[in-house]
Amino acid sequence: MGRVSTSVIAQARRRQLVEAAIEVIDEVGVGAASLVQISRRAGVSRGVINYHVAGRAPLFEAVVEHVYALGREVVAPDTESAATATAAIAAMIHGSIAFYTRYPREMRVLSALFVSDDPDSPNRSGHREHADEIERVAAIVERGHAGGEFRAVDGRLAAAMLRAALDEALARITADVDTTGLGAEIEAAMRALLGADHL
Amino acid sequence: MGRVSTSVIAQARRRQLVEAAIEVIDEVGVGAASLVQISRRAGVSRGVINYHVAGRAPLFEAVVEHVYALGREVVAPDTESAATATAAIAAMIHGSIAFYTRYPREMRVLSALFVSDDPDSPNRSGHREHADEIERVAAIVERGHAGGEFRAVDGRLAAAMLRAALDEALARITADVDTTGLGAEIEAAMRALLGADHL
Amino acid sequence: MGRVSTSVIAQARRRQLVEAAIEVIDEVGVGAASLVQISRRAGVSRGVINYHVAGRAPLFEAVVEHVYALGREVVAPDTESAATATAAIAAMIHGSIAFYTRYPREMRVLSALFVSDDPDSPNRSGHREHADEIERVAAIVERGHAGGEFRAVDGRLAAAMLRAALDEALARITADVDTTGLGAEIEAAMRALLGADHL
Amino acid sequence: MGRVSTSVIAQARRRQLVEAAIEVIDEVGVGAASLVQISRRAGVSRGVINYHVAGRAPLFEAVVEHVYALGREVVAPDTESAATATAAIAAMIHGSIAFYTRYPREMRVLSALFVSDDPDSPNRSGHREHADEIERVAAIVERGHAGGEFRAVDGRLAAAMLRAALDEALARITADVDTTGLGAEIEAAMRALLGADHL
DNA sequence: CATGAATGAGGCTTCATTCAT
DNA sequence: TATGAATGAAGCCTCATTCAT
Repeated sequence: MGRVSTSVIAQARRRQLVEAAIEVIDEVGVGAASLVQISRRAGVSRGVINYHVAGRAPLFEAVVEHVYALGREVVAPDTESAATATAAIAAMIHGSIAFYTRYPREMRVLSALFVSDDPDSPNRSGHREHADEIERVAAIVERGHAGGEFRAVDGRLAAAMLRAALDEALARITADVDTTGLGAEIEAAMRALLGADHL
Repeated sequence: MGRVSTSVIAQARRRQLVEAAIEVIDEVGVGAASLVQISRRAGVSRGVINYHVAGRAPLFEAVVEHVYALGREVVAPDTESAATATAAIAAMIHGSIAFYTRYPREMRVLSALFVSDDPDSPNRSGHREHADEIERVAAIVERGHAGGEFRAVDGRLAAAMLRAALDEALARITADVDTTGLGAEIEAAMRALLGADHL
Repeated sequence: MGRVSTSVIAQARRRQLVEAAIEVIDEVGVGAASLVQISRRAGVSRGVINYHVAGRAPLFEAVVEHVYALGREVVAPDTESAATATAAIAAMIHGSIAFYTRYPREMRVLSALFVSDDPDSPNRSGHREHADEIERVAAIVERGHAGGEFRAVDGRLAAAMLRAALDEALARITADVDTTGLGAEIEAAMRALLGADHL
Repeated sequence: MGRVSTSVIAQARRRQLVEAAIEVIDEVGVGAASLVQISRRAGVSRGVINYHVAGRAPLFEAVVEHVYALGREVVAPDTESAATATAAIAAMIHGSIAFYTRYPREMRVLSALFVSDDPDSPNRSGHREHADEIERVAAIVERGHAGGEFRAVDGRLAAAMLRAALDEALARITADVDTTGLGAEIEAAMRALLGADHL
C-alpha cells in the first residue's frame, strides 16, 4: 500500500512535469524552454525535475511519448479498421483533426520537438513512430493503387502533402479559425490528388 | 575614395559572413551555429562579425535575404509571365526544383531558419516574404478557379500542400536520390488536386 | 526489548553500510562515492544512510575504523610479541602482506581515504592511528639501533620507505601478480637498509 | 608586432592561470579547487579561464606540464650524465631535493594531482612521465646489478622506496624542518638498500 | 577597419541533507 | 525504523557582446 502511494506520487510528478513542459514549450519554443522555467511552471523546485526525470532530454522524450499515447487512443483504431484505402485516408484525416481539436497544444509541441535542433530534442529521424506515419500512409496509397482505387502516385509525396494539409488544419485550430468543413475539404483534396473519384 | 574602398570591403565582408553562416547552419543547425564557429569558418576574427553585422539576429536576417535574392532571380520571372494559372503553378514547381538543385544548401538553411525557435532566428510568421509565397500561390489558385481552370479549392490549403511537395523534392535532392520526373509528378499531383484536368 | 532489537538492527545496518561504502569507494574512488550509490549498493533507501550514520564524513570515518579493527586482529599481535627489533619488522611485513592478501579491497580503500582530499575524507595527518604506525616503526628502529641491531637510521624515513614497500605489495596483489617471495624480498631490503646484516 | 603581443598576452594569462591553480590546489586540495576560486585568485573574471584554457581538466593538465618543465631543467641532466649507477641514484636524490627546495609548492601540487581521484585530474597511471620515473629508476638498479655495483634487488620495489624517501623529504621541507644532511641520509639508505657498499 | 581579450549571464547537472509520512 | 520526495547550493561550460588597442 505504502509502495503504491510512493509510486503514485512519482508518476503524478512525472505527469505534472511533462504537462508543465508542454505548456512552456508551447509558449516559448523548445530551445527557450529551460528547466528552470518548467519547474517554476510546475510550481516545484529546480531539483525535483532532476530527481524525477533523468534530465532535459529524457523529459522531452517523455513529452513525445505522452502525446503519442494520447494520439494512439484517438486516431489509430479507425484507420486500421477501415475497409478501403479511401476510407483509411478519410479516417486518418478526420481522426487527426479530432485529435488536434482536443489537444492542439500537445500537437503543436510534438511538431516543435520534431522540428527542433535543440540538442535535447528527440528529433524526427530518430523516432520510429514518425517514420511509421509516412510509411503507413505510403502503404495505404500503394494498396489503393493495387486495388484499383487510386491512380499511380508517389506514396511518400502524397504522405508529405497530407501531413502538410493536417498541419494547416492544426494552424487554423490554433488561430481559432473556424474549421467546419475543413476535414471534408482535405478529404476532397486527397481524393482528387489520389484519383479516387475517377469512376 | 577611402570611403569607397571601405564600402566595398564592408560589402565583401558581409557576403563572406553570410556564406560562412550558411555553411555552418547547414552543418550543425541553427541553434548550434555560434558566432565563434561562423567567424572561424569565415577565417576572420570574432570581432569582425560584430563590427560588420549588428549581431547574431541581423546576421541570420541577412542570410534569409541573401537566399531570397537568389530565389527571385530563378523562380519569380517565369511564374509571373505565365499565361494561365495552370502554367503559373507549373512554372513555380519547375522553377523551385531548379533552384533547389542549384542551391540546395541555401534552401535547406532557409527552411531551417524559418522553422527554428532560436531567439535570433527570423521566424516564418514574422516574415513578409514567406507569407507572400503563400498568398501568391493562393491568388493563383483563386484566379484559376475564377477562370474556370480549377475546381473550388481552399487556396491556402493548396499552397501548404504544394510547399510540402517542394520540401519533399528538396529532401530528395539532399539525399542524392534521383529526382528525374519528380517535377512532372508534382505537377501532375497539383493538377489533380486542383482539378485542372477535368476537361 | 524493542530497544535491544533496534540496537542489533542498527549495528547490522551500520556494518552493512560500511561494507557497501568500501565496495563503492574501491570501484569508483572516494570523490565519486556518493551516498546515493552507496545506499543503492547496500540495497537500502537513501534515507536510511542518514538515519543510521550522521552523514558522509562519519560514514567514511566508520570505514576507517572498521578496517583498522580488521588490521589489529591480524598484524598487531605478532609485531608486539617479537623479541628483537629485526623480528618485529619482519613480523610487520609478513603480517601486513597477509592482511592485504585477505582484505585487499579494504586496504585499498583505507589508502584511498587517507590520500583523498575529499572534504568528507578523514585524511592522513589528522588520524591518530596512522601517525601511530609511523611512530611505532620509528620506535622499533630506535630500539634496534640502541640494542646494536641496526645502524643509525632516520626512523621516520625508514618508516616511510617500509610503507612504500608495503604499498607496492598491495599494488601487486591487486594486479594479481604473483607475490611469492615478495615478503622475503621486502624483509631483505629492510634488513639491508637498517644494517641488520652487518654481523 | 601586433601579432606577437596578442600571443604574449595569451601566454601570460595561461601562465598566470596555471600559477593561480597551483596556489589554490596547494591550499585547498584538488577536489576543492574550483574554477571560481582559481579565477578569483588570479584576479580575473570567471569567463577568462574558459577563454584561455579549454576547461578544468586541460588546466590541470597544463599545471602538470608546467611542473614537469621546471623539473626537467633541474633534475634530468645530472642523472643522465652520471657515470655509475650509484652516482645516478645519488644525482637523482640530490637533484630532487634541490628541486623540492626551490619549488615545494609545485611539487606538492604535482603529487596531489597524481594521487587525486578528481575526474579532471590527470591521474598517475595515464601519465607517461610518471611511469617513466619508475622505469628509469628500475633500469638504473638493473644496470647497477649487471655491473656488479648492486646486489640483486627488485627494481620496482626499490623505485617505490626511493620515491617514498623523496616524498618524506618534501614533507619535511614543507614543514620547515631542517633538511640539512637529509640528502646524504637518503643516499646512505639507498646505498645500503642496494648493497652499494659491500666492497 | 580589425583584433581578440574579457565579461557575465544563463543553463544543466550532481549531491548531501532535511523532513513528512 | 524506514522511506523517498524535495530542496537548494555549487560547480562547469557556452556564448553573445563590449571594448581597448
